[in-house]
Amino acid sequence: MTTTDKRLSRRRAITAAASALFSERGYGATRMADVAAAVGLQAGSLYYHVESKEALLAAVVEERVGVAVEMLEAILDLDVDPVTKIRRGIEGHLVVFDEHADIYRIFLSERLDTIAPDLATTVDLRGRQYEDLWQRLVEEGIATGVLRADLDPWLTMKAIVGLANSTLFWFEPGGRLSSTQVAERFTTVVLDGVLAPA
Amino acid sequence: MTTTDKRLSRRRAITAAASALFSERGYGATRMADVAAAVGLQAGSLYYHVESKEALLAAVVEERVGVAVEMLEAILDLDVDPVTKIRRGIEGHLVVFDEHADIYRIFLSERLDTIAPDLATTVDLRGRQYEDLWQRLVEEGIATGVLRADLDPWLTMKAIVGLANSTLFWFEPGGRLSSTQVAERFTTVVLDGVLAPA
Amino acid sequence: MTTTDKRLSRRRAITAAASALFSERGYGATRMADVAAAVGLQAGSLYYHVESKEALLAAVVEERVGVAVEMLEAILDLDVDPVTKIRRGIEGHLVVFDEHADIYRIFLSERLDTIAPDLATTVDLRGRQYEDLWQRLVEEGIATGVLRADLDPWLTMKAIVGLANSTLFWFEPGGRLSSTQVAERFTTVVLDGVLAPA
Amino acid sequence: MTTTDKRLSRRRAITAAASALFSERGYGATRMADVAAAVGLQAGSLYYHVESKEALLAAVVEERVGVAVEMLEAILDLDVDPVTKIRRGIEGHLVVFDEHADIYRIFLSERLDTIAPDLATTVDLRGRQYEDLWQRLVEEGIATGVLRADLDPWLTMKAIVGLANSTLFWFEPGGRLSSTQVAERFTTVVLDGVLAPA
DNA sequence: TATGAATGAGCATTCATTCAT
DNA sequence: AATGAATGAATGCTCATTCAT
Repeated sequence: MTTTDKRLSRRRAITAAASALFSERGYGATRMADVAAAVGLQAGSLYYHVESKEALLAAVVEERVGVAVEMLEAILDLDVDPVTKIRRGIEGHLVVFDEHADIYRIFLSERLDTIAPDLATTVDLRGRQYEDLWQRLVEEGIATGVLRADLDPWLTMKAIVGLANSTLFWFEPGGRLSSTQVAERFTTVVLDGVLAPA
Repeated sequence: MTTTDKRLSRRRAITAAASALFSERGYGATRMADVAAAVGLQAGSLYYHVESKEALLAAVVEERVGVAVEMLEAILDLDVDPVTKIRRGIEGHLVVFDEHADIYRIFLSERLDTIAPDLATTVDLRGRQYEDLWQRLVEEGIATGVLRADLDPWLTMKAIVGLANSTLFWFEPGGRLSSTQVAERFTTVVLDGVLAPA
Repeated sequence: MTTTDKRLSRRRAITAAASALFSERGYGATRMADVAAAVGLQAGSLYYHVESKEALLAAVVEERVGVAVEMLEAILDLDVDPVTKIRRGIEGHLVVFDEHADIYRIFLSERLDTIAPDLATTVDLRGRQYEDLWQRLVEEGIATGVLRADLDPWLTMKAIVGLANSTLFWFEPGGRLSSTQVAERFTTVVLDGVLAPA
Repeated sequence: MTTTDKRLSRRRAITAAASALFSERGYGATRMADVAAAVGLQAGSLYYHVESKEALLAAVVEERVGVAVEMLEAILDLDVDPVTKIRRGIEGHLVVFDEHADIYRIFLSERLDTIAPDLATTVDLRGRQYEDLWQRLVEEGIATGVLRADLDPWLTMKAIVGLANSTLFWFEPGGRLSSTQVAERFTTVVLDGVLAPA
């Protein structure tokens, strides 16, 4: 392992620890000393790897901010019908959450604009990209006739994304249902509704 | 206006200001001086009306913690079919959010257990009560045959509540859609799904 | 009762309350609100009767600062032998303490010079007067030949006064021994010592 | 000097400074900034070495709380007659006061139970131990016949300890009399009394 | 006189950050 | 690279005191 590698792995350990702690306790309640302790360092030593607490948050965020967008872009590029894309999109959403719960919890819970306006802008941008993709998908569904014509595409997107996001508050990996199973059933609700067929 | 009235109105002004600030900036980022300034006082003067910052949060929270539960209880007591109750319940949820956005934003965003464990317990309890009511409603719907028999009542409840909660992150009063309109369309999604009828 | 009388009795009640509280909890730990509450008033109302907390302490102190000196002066003026005067002096000391424990506890425990230099000067002066009287008494005893000739008058005075003062830390009225009984036995120790006669 | 040594010496400097300041001005009147300044630090820096102001007081107190008891225990263990033990005990008392005046002044002047109940308990316990030792010594003297049989052991102990304690209020090292000289003469008063022999 | 309400100075404590070693 | 030590700004809270009513 080269010197650079060591440096990198140390840095990765730090952002990982920070990610977990920011997610668990919140950015404000996490002290640099906590992050340091989590990787076996003293608070001061952190500053050889990170410029500031804010920069640490930025590093954490930027590391993963694009995951969901990339996932959804890949699905939109598939050569399948819109309904399948929706199905896959919701599943992807929950899988991404499952794998990167820390970061997405930070996105949703932290008041980034108070902490670091620039970062908030970046995140907002990505969020909007993500929503745009979903909205496009809904519009495609409506255009193709597989989704109801009377749908408000934007609001429908908000419903789908909001529903998927809400799992962040309660989903526990290793519980009764896997993220895939939750995705499947939530997809059913969204696609077919809960009413018994007439 | 009696002396007591003055006192009360002052106190109400303070909790209102705190509610707004806690909601906007977060509990941690709100200084007592901010709250004081919002009602035209010095920081120290607040303590004539409130015992501590934590007590202020508690006051804010306890003032409204029961609203949603009471609303839903009233609806469950109505002599109407389950579907109507669901429709009314979602509408009620969004109206309550619209009227008490501050507090519910605090419930969802603030790590209450870090700040005040007792308060967190109270809020959790209310949250569970609320979810229990919704779950009962879903079960009633299934039992009556108006909702699909293959639904997982708990997960369905999570879907409904999660969908409704998600509006907290984007709904703006006075925007294109009223909370009632959003409720109506979200209800349609939940009940009928988004697929075009076959 | 005239208006002036009322005023005076109110003021006396306040100094009495302050005296007790300053003695019990200490000057620093006693809040004006405590004093006020003890006489059924609000903190602010105290300022119609007392200029400041410091002035209140001064009032408390000045009210009684001379008691011990006067007591001892009266004894010195008696036409009795020095030993009897010593006996009566110690008894008087303990009786004064018993009756005005509050104030003397303040004299002994409070760092008056930190709080109010002027007051400290007054109290010091009185203390020195008191010690001077005792020292004169000891000298009289030595001169008369009833006290040992090899005594250091000043140090002997310090011993007598110190011994008497020390009761302030433990004597409880209504206990096994009355202040007079304690005085009697302490006097015996001072006069005859504790050794068994040879 | 090792790192640990430096840390320790710094900590000792802090407790020493605190000891002096608490003793001089009183605990309440001493600000953490004062203690810090006394060792050339900023107030905040103190917290790298000490947990809190209260903990600082505890450190100061616990560092020395046992000195007097140990001194007296050592004397009681000597194979000498009770009178010599009393003589040595009083001398030891004054020497300990001379060397640790700060702490014993704190014990006597500070209302520890108001500040830190636990600490007060510890100190009380030690005080009672000390008094018990003295009382045992007096009882030994009475039993051996060297002290008068009519003495009340407890009260006699109170007299001896009270007399010795009283020096704390006036004794100044480097003055006309050394602590040993004061001890010697106080001992004479206690043992033989001040009356001229008949 | 008495009160309710407000003030403002003072203080302990926390924590991100710096820096000599 | 890492550490121990220190900094200093920030902030919640207390309390004597003031004053309009």
